[in-house]
Amino acid sequence: MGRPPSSKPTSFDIAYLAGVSQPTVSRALRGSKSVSATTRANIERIARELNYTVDKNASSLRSQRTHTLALLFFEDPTPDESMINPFFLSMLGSITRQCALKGYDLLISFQEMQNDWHVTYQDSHRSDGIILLGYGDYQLYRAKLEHLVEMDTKFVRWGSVSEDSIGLTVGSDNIGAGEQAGAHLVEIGRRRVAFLGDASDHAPEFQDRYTGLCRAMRAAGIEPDPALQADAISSEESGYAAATRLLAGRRHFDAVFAGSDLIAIGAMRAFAEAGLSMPRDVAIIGFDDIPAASLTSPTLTTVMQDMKGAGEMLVDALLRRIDGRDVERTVLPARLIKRKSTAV
Amino acid sequence: MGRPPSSKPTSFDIAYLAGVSQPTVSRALRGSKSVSATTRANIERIARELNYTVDKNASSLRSQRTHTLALLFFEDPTPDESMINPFFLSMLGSITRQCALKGYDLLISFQEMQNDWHVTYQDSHRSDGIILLGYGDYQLYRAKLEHLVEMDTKFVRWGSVSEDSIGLTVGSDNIGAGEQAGAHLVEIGRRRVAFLGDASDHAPEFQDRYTGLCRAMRAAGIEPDPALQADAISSEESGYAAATRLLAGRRHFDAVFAGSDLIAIGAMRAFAEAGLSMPRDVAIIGFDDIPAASLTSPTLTTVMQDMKGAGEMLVDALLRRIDGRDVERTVLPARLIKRKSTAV
DNA sequence: CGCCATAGGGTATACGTATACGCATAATAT
DNA sequence: ATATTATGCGTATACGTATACCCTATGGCG
Repeated sequence: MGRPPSSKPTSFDIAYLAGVSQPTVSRALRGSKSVSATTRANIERIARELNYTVDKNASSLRSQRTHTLALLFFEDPTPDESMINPFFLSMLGSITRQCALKGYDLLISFQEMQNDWHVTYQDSHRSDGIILLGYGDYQLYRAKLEHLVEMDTKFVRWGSVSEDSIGLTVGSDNIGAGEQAGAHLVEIGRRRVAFLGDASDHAPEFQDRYTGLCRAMRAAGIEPDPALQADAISSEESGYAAATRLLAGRRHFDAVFAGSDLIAIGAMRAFAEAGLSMPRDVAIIGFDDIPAASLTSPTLTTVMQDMKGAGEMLVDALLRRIDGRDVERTVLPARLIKRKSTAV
Repeated sequence: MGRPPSSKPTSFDIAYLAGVSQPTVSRALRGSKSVSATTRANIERIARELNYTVDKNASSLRSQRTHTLALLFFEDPTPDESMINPFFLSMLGSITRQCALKGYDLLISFQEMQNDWHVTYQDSHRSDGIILLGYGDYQLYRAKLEHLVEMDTKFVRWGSVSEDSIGLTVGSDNIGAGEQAGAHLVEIGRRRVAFLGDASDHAPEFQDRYTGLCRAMRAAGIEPDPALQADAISSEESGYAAATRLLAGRRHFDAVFAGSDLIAIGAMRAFAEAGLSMPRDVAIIGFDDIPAASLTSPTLTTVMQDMKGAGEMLVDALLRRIDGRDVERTVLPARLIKRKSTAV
């Protein structure tokens, strides 16, 4: 029963030194209760002395569990290679930390929409589950998600929770946040509020934010003007373009609610160039509270999402899903951060 | 020789259907030349039809190669959990893309300085090599790096290349960049240039930038005043604090070169509060060209590093190192981006 | 005092792939 | 025609762990 220790220690080496069999070492280190306290302590001591680590590949191969999650970013089809949406980057921090806390490794990848994620990450046993992040065209996304469900791939998605979600979704209370933004604008006396962002079912999150805005306005007795909505994806250029179109429309507006901070920043540039004063001529609210939001002039009122909670929820929900426990969709609160762009 | 196909296809299933042995399948799919073209084509076709993927764990276990790299961030000991240095985040993009290009997966983790990386990532066969990112106290770092070298852990590090580097280092030409910054400030007529950033050997990159600055000033016949250097780590708060100390020093200065954009942004806040006009009273240059640098008022002149090249070099150098080929240290060019904060 | 339950741990084996080795057959050389 | 070398592929096995199953000793119980 045994062979002498060699270079990189294996469970056999530990077993040899502890005078037990290899399976006992495995059991001891994995916390099985069918090993005596003294034996376990001895094994743990030896393992520590030898700097022994369980071989991840062997362990995963045998147990069919990788203890690894895959994080997939989907980017808007921007030709600019380097830019990542700062909002998702800030989520990265909490996701990695939560993974570490739960003893999971994290694989990360940027994906094109067309690739076969389940094949790459689940079938090849690279990860136990997938976290999907990214604003993108939801209608393009949709078929992929259905495929994932069909393949019984374990995944969570960050997005709009209120829609008829496919798979497991975690997201902010976009409607409620939109209401807060709308109420604030009404409160400071604005009645002609524009919305910058795609409000169709291609972008359910923006749609929800717009819905919240409209709801708040109607609650104040104001009927939102559909002509004051301009499509935009979440980028500065797109925000600039949308604001420019809005200005060209020559329809009066005194406030703007942007689907994201990037859009808001682009719009502010357009307004500044048009000689508009903010917030006097036009008040602005963004969404995401990216670091840049406190650097614009005027500083940008925006909606802060619970990033820490988001990362934790995404990871926890996915792990529960992997364990076969049932998981309900989760909505996280969002909070309006008032800055100079709405200070009258 | 064979057994009928089952649920998730293995190389045995492919072999059965192709009428060959399992090893032949392995050889065919890995591109061994000792398998005929027709056999290979047949095997590839069947594999595609069955959506077969090589099991990562089994493959790694047998070959002792994971085709995975680990990316470790080291953070300054900031109690603020969520903030990641935006500069390193922007490098993330090019690293992931380069990894994907080379057929490597990427594990990501935020690390505390004290943990045993080599044990976690190399000895447990999670990855073939490690990429280290992070400004941090180099002297604390040092012992760890030496340990890694001793353990023959494969790693690359982003940092100052000019110091007596431990292990394999890739970095920007910090001295050259500092010279560019200094020359530009001299050119616009500034003679009393302060430096914000730790200039000791605890922060070799900042030290190099300062060295470059001094070199440029001396080249213009100006002797830099050591009293105009104030320590700071790369954060906005630290920059604010350093600028405040500088002001309290009551020693005249007409320009500031900050070790990083975050420091510069913090300093600008301090100067604005002190009623100084920028760039009239004080010109400012940052480092990194983070997205926020074009949003400050005035917009920030800064040094842009070659992020795309950086990611590629880090990955390529590490892969060469893993393959046992010898690698020379690499210095990447950096370029001064002139904006309003130095426009006179 | 015999019986059974339980604790503790050993034996055997599976996970799916990659590679050393050997053995045919075919191609080439002598 | 025989020796020689490729070519193409099968056989056997190793990678290091986890788990199903089995066995022994001990103690409790009637």
